[in-house]
Amino acid sequence: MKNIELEKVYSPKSFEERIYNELKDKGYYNPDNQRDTNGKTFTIVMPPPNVTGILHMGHALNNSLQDIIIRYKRALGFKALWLPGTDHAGIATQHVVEVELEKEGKHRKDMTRDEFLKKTWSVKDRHHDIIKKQLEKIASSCDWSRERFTMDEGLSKAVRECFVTLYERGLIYKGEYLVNYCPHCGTALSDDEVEYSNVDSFIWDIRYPLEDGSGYVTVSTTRPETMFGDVAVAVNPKDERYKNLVGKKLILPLVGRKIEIVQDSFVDLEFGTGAVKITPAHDPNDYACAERHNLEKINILNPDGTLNSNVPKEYQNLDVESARKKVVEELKEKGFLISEKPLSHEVGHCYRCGTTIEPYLSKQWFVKMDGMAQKALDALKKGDIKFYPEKWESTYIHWMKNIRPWCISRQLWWGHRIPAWTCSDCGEVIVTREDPTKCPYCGSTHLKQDEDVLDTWFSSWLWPFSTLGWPQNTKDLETFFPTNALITAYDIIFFWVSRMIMASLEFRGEVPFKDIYITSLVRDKKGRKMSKSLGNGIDPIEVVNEYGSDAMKFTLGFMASQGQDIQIDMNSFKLGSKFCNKVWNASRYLLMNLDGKELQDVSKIEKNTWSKWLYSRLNRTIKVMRDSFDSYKINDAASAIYSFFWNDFCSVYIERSKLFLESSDKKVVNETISILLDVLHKTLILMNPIVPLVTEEIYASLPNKKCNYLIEEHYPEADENAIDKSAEESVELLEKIITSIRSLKATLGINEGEKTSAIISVTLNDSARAFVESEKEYILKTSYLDCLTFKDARAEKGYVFTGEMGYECSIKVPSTIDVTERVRKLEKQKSKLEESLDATKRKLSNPSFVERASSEAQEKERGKEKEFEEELSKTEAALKILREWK
RNA sequence: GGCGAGUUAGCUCAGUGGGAGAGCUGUUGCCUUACACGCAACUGGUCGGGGGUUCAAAUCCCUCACUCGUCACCA
Repeated sequence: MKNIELEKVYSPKSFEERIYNELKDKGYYNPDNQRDTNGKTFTIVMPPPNVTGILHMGHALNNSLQDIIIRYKRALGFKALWLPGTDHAGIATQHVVEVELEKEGKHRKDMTRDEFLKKTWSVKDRHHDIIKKQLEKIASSCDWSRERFTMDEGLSKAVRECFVTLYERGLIYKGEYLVNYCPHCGTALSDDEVEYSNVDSFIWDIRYPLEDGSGYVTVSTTRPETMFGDVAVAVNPKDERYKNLVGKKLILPLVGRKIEIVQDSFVDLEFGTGAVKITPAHDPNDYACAERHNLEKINILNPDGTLNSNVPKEYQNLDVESARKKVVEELKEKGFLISEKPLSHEVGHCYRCGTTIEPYLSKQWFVKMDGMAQKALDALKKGDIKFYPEKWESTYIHWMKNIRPWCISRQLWWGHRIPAWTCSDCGEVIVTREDPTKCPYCGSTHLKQDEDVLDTWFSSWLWPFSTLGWPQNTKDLETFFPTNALITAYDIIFFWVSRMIMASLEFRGEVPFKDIYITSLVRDKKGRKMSKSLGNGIDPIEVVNEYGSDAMKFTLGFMASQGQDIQIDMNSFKLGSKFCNKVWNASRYLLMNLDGKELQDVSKIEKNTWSKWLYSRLNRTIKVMRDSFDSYKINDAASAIYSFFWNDFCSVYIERSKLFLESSDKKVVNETISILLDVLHKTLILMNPIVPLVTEEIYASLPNKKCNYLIEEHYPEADENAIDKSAEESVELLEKIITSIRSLKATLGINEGEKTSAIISVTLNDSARAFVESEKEYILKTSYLDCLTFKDARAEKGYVFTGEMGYECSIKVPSTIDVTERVRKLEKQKSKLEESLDATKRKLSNPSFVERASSEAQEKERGKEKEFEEELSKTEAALKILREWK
């Protein structure tokens, strides 16, 4: 073989983009082209990022984990599809466009709907290119040929089919309800889109006079401006204070309207005055109360959040804040206000723009969810779906059991327009798969389509099958559905995961995926969620520019333990970077040592203890990695390969192999390089899912590669027969001896490189001793000794020794050397041993232990006792010698 | 307030009934011809507090404290 030169420095910039694109262009990410298949499919649909969003660390984590899993499954021979796409994100995208318009001094309302949509599509296209480039930059091996967008033609058809079917099944209806309304965005929001946060405000006590002039009732409120919509005051039926007032009427201050006093048990006796003003159109509780008591609902707000014509003239068109001030002023002036106390309470805000949410009475479209939720609960009970980690099951169950109707209409322009028409002549509502041209009831052509669009989640809840072609019965749908795994963060279990399961059960009669891997959230080093407003986000693209996508993927995989949020900063990514660098350099070293050597068939080589040990460790690692990936414990897989590659392969085997490679025996040299290359080849495949690009780049230079690209290689199988405990023990013993000598020299203040002589006595069994004695040259080299003898170590004068179970090492030192540090260390060791021995002895002499502990435990304990005693006596002997040193 | 999770080395986290672990950081010494993103040796821990179960608890149970998440409420 000839030497192969890798670049001297590991620089991901020089190959990552090239390799990613090359494999993409050659179609390796498309399952249709996959050669190594076991006939089964493995599908992941990518949670579609908002098309106008910027890729943040959460996406990077999510997509890295999906990439790792899909690459692993691909290597196992599954026909692996990772389907990418983006979400039209109704409110968010419309918001982005409106901000752009604002900069141009324009407003949405100044243009026609079509003009606005045209503009939005162009903004969408621009942003789509950005987010796609970002996903490519982090080397996502998804099949771009199948990329979808929630508003493309196929998916829009799916949405239409879904809406009409649910309508026909009686699950979609229009109703007047109190919805969460964002005055800024001008649209209703679902309950889940409202974010609560604490706001410092006041609570006001207001006096409502009795109609008969016999006094007044005091109510407490945080929203005095809504009093214009008051229709009653409620008290608890058990409340003795108000017993005799029931049935009487009150005069609403500032308005003069008469309102009733009603009894309702929802009123808390302890809170405030125990009397609550009822404003059905602007408070969910009051709404429910009004329903129970058949009270009128007076809406006092315009859609833009200002007060409407149901309030006194001087208040009309004021916004809520100003109206509140004015009401308080007037109440104070007229003597109705009793007190004003500061109060901090939770107020709902729009999750997009942060505006205070108004409960608002309006006509909206809803989906009945309880039936679907029950089926989704059953699916979990039957084991059709499984959460990783399991704890998220309870979250899922809780939400499903407390499900409410889903408000699906949004007063936006960007989105799927609701396929419902009203006939202007007969008033009938028409919901059909094709746009109607005339009214099927009266034949009129005066039809008007509903102005609203659907909630964005109404398209994404169909994602696992709409992306594969549903409602058409496509080949993809048949092949890849149901999908296998969903990998997403826990903050959208409600929004998305649960609804996808319901939709799939409703329309496909089966679950959309089996495994649900809920990833951690990424936080900053202070534990805060990364967000734009805090400015604490780390841009994944910057990470890739600085360290490379492999380094990022490895780091995230290494840190992503199940169920634990991960806290990172820019420095965290050094972990992955260092690992890649190590892999690069080890490979570079092996490839620069090929000259004149011949590649042997590894299966025919008779293995020595070292290579038995290496293959034993390798096969253990393969097993751990497979088990870990199979159960989505990616961090376990990452640490297993990290430890094997760095410690076992590089630090031990490669170091030892340097001597083998210097051998004059050509057979030894050829066999050694063959084993080195074989293990390198296997480890590159093993780690490929976590560091796909650097392994691919190195693979291209391997003289023993089997395919054109690493991505075509089959994942290694663990060979149980290669596990060799005896070889493992021998090598571990030898490594311990070397460490002991180095450590002894260090504590005596002898420089590592300073030569000295040593004596080793090994008291272990014959084969271990024979192995250690046969490794004399290696010990001399790695411990910097000039002379090594195997005999009883304690007999010699002028030697300091260290002893552990099974062996003792002594090294010769000049009498002038300072042994204080060594004495201190031994004393520490001695007291620790005494403690351990004591504990063990106590255990063994405890009658209960002897009586009840398993025989294995007792056996082990006796072994420990013997071990501790031996070590202790050696330590004491060593101390005695050192104390008599001078 | 309900539910859930967490509390292990300076930092980030593994470890689920039998001798406290990793990576990073830190200290000391090394540019030993693959790697200074390296090598070697080492420092560092009443496993949040208290109680219980057990022969044996970081690990199981109870309780308290703090942190986080989530749902609900807040007139």
